[in-house]
Amino acid sequence: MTKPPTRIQKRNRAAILTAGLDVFSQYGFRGSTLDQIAVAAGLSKPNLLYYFPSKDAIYTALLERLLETWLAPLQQMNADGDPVTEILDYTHRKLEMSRDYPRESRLFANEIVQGAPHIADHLSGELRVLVDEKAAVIQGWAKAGKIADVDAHHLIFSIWALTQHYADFDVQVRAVLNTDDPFARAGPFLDHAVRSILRR
Amino acid sequence: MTKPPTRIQKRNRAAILTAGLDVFSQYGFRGSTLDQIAVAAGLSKPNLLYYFPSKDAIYTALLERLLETWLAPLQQMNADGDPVTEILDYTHRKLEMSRDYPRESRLFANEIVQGAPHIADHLSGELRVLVDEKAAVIQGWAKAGKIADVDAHHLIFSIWALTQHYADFDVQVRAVLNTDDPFARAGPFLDHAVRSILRR
DNA sequence: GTCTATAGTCTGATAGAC
DNA sequence: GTCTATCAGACTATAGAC
Repeated sequence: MTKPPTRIQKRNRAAILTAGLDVFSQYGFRGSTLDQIAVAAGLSKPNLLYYFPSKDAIYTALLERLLETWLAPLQQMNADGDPVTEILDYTHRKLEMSRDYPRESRLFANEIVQGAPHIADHLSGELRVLVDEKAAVIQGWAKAGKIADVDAHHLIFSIWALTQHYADFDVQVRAVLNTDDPFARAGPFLDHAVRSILRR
Repeated sequence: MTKPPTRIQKRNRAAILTAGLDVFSQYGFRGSTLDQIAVAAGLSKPNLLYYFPSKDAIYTALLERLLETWLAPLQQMNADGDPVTEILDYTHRKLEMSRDYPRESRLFANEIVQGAPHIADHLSGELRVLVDEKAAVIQGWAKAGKIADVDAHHLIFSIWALTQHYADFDVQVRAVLNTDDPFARAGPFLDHAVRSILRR
């Protein structure tokens, strides 16, 4: 029988998660310190650990919460819709997430580049199930001749790669382009790219 | 007047750099420890610091050395060659690097995702100059009608994203595919993808 | 060149007053 | 619920013997 959280508890837990997202997404799990998170959350270090039992708990809570947000765009892909439209809309949703939630993208990028020690189970579990399901849908479209005969899994990988690149490698993109809005031209380019890949 | 390195110096410096690549590519700069690197190199920690003055020096030496390796595939792109062939060959070279040098790819990925604190200058310097040069070549091909009228910079980004994804997000790709050789199908898919994007 | 020992600092986490 | 004080361990780096 856990008591319902008070307003102050809600506020502080939210502040910690926001601060954790800021710090962990920039420095990775091991590169981040409780001190940094505490300062960012406006709390003392012991007070931080009053709300979460450990550094790992904050990080895990963040990842778990983000996982559903991260899978949502793919879940929305509708098997009964128009194939090209569905895949393009998915691409657009993913690019929007890179633009609007770059910290979340980098949090996952850090985690996965370093071998996904905290979410390996989720990758071969929920993620794999979802991807297999949607890949089957895409494969069906391909077999029916509605789109080009592409490998559905690698098509999904390519959409991840193309869209997340703009969040995860943001500093590189900006350094090369010297622009303050890389997404302005990324959108039309990705639209052309995905359309081309799907064309029969 | 620095003396030439002895055989033992060469061997140990090389061992340290290899060990550093192993460790830094897996845990990032802050997540790695001198202990890990020393063990991997078969040296004691103080002995490690006899060859390199600091942890930072090992890391920086690795990045500097890798930068040229990393730029080479793009440098090879020949303005006088056949456009589609040149761009496809570049894609193949980049995919080969992801397959044969995944640690190097992840070392850069870690560095850039975390804001490129050690190589920011190189990104807006050498890298930017090279990309601008090659983008101009591609833009020329597009204007001449030899390939589709794509944004050359974003085409280059997309080739980076598509190929590096298989090295940097290797665990995710393997978790979803449950295969021991993701590159087998990645090659043909990327070939189709890039060909399609370039088709007029 | 390589080692043991250790200095000095940082970090995650806890104890206990208020 | 929040704080000060602090512990134990890990970390980078150095000193000095061999």
